[in-house]
Amino acid sequence: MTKNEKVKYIDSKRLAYYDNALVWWCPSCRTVCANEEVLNDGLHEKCGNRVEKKNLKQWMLRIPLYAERLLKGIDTLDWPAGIKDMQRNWIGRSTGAEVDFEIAGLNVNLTVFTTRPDTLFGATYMVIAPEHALIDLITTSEYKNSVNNYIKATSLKSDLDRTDLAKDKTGVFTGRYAFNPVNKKQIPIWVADYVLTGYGTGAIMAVPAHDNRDFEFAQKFHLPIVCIQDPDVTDHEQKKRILSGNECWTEDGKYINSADSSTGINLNGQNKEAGIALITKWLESKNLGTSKVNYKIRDWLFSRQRYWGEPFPVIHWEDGEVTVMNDNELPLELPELENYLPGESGESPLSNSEEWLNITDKNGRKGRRETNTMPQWAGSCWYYLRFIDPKNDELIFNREKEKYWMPVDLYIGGAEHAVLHLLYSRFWHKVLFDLGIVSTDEPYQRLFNQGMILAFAYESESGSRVSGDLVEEREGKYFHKDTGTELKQITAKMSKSLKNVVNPDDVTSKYGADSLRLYEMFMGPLDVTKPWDEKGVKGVFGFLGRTFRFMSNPDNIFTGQEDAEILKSLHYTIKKVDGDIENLRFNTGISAMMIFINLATKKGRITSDTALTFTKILSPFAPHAGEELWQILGNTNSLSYEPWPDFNEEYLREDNFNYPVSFNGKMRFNIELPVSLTKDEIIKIVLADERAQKWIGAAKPSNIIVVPNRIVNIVI
RNA sequence: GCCCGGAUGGUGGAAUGGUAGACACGCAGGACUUAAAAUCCUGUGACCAUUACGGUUGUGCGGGUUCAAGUCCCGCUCCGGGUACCA
Repeated sequence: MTKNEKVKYIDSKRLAYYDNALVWWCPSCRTVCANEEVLNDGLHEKCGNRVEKKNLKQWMLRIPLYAERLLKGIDTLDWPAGIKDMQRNWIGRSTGAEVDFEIAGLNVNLTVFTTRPDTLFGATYMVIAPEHALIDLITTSEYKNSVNNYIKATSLKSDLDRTDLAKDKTGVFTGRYAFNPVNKKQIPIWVADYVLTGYGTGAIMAVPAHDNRDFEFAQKFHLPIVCIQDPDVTDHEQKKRILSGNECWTEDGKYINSADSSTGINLNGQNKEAGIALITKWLESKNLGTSKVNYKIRDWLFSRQRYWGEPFPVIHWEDGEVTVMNDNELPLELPELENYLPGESGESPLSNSEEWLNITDKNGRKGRRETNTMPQWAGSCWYYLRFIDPKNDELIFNREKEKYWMPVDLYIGGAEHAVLHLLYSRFWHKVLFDLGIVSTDEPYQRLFNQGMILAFAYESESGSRVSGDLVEEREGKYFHKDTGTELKQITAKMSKSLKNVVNPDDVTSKYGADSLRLYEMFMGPLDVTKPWDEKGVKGVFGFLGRTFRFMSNPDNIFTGQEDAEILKSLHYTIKKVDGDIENLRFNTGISAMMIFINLATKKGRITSDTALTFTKILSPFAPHAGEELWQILGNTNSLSYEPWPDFNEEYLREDNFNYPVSFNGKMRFNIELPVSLTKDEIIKIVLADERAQKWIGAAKPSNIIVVPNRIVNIVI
């Protein structure tokens, strides 16, 4: 091996490599970005502007090497199903086979990836991506012009156009044929941009009878369509259309037209599973193909043209060698700059600092530092590990501490990180695990997505949005201030253009931080998207006020024996809040506290023990009010060090249960009965009740269901 | 197109298959006040009654299972999110 070959080989095995790549470039941010950062409409996740493709030398991380591990690990996580699905889809595992097609007149094979090798008999043509490496070789001289023109036209299209025009397929013939390995038939090779260069081998076999895209293409360019699966339809006309290649059949069916005496293969009559197994075995035995797993996930573009970002400790030398700085030369720090903005050139602002940039080694060899910096994900990929031991200046963290704290028990964050931070950091963590640096295979055991808080916005009859400052409310209805037309209240994301942004500072100055906090928890379930409503803040503000006024008034607090009903309610509240905190159901916990305060207010007084206990359960929700009440109630220390109160089941025990009595499932009246009664006793008492007699009348109950401490249902 | 969620009063939302609408907002009426704000009390799904702690109906739509369905099953509709020539 030459030195260059060696470097190339080693680079091909590295997780990180430096290469020319067609990458996403955001002209507004003047930086490149990762696939994961491009939204589905071609906009940059960070700034919302359109991104374009650019060929640049960049750092890449081989996340696909971990695709299988990242996929398998998902099953072990206690994460929302939606996020798990999104990661699975992004990784995009599909199983199939790579099949070699011999190109006529050339001593070269064209390899395709297919998930359905069993449909080889239906492959009537092939398509390669315009960027395919063999395109020049394959194209015959007669077709050079049209193919070159097509390649040029495609390259001018932005990626967005390429997918936008998805409905109307384009393509040209290369003039070349390949042999279908199952029947040795010659099939034409086409170029079309509906085949993508980055997935599989960048070439496909087309089975137009059973694939919509291929069907559409074959119809447009009059390519043969051979049906090889017996369609399971009752409509005779439809069946005829499918069998004659005039309609696409994408469901499964028993094979037909799938045998060839020269190759000796016969799939006819088999089902899909058997067919795939048979053909794969045959392909492998003839050395024509292998089973293969493919992933959608691509290498992760890991450099940006920003000033703020970790610099790569890498030097590019004048002789072409690229070296990594020694450990004792680290950390590499960013230089002070006059101008921090990226230039037009596509190079990072670090290239402006001559002093920092240029370097000479002890042999006088000149070098240049890497000017790209790492993306923000670099920090978020391991911050949770550093948090374990942030002041350690010897090691990333102390191993014992890492063992104690990891994995993260509960991670609360937004769903927008599904295939960004949450995928990236899992990848880093697995690499660190393989290196023996961390002790767990996964970083975040339980993930919880909090819902987005929306705000009210206003919409006119025609559906156009009206800015919040142009709206006035009259008698519960909304009107346009200028035109006076009635508007519809809707909920929408907070945005500057809709002028519906709620500033937490304003809420805090008006109602206090406790109210803000409490309302956010009271609005509804944590994981649900819901609108901010200032009226709701008033509600919890009122609750805090009532609580504070009642508890801080010495006339309401006494020492002695607590009222039984209060005691029961207090212990019920402790139990409820306790469980609700554990399950992140803050809204119902707060509701329980409101019920307690309503009762206490009604009764007029509580013991100081009760007051102190209630203050403890209130304080995680309203820490300011909690702390202040704690001191008003006579303490000098801080409430934050108090242990969480226990509830006592004794106080929760009921002697009676108020049975709902139903007739045919319809609740008619309640009857309070001791919990100690047997079913028969209950039935006896209920039937004797005159209200029951009213509903039964002359009829005779055919069945009576008694569920202890729950319900009585009389079936007539 | 495909994959996930979701749909309950005027509003946000409660409800281990067992009393639908807890709690809160809003609204209505009342108390306090010269008045307002604040606070407190009462009522509040809809409909029919109002002689009654009265009846009917009701959890997006259509079916089903069950003594009993907002909850489970089947088939839809609409809304939100993700993803898409991935072979």
